[in-house]
Amino acid sequence: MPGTLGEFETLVLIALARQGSDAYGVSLCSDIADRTGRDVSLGAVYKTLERLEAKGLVASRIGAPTAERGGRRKKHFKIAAAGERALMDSLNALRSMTEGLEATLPGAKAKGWL
Amino acid sequence: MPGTLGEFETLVLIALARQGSDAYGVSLCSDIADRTGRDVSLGAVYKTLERLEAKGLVASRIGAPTAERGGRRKKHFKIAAAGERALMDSLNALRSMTEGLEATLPGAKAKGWL
DNA sequence: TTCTATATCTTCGACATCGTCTATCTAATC
DNA sequence: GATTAGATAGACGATGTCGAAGATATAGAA
Repeated sequence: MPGTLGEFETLVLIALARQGSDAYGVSLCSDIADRTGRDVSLGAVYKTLERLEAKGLVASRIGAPTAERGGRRKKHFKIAAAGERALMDSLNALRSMTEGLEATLPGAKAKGWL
Repeated sequence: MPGTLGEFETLVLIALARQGSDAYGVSLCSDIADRTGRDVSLGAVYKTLERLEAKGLVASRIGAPTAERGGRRKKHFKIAAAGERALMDSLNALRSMTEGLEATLPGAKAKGWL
């Protein structure tokens, strides 16, 4: 119960792990949307990022202004060591649970469950 | 947003998929606890089962009395078709997100992230 | 037999945390 | 100032979790 990640928190953390330290709200949002096919709202991403940071699982820094049209400076996020640990635990739990699923449920593999 | 499973709901659904139709509160609880190493409370499992059933993702039936010492009759649960679909979607999302993670983060595989 | 004790298993109620949306605010460049 | 990209706020329903209370079966005592 303490330290367990929510579904969306896990997704954000993975996106963060994949994108280097240049990740920021918008890039994370579109990455998740693209890969999962869901339509993710920016607000949801920022709120989650904010909570993740409060828990010390991610760190942020304000980026420099860019040469593009308009826009506020980006806030870059990167996964922290504690975040990597939490993500690892979460994925490991999933892996332990799904391990051997195809044996009990023959259709699992065919259905794309693993 | 509609239809997405929470972290724990996913775990319960997987346990349900693994155990046949004889699954019931206690067996699900200990299965999850054993495999993930977390200490799961029975109440949490039942509440989740209840919500999952309300959403039509699992079905239940009351079992017959057993020849064991004491106890109330078991309530058996089994994953419904809609539940299989939801679980599949959830796992697929995770898979899409983690796919290729080891390329960006070389240590991922070694760390057991996949 | 009937009553109690006891072992299981399930339901309740409350409350913290997470998920999400819509609206609003900032700060860049043109 | 107009416009555009990005970040923050606030609210509220959904989930996660616990601890305690309720129900019901068998075993054994009276």
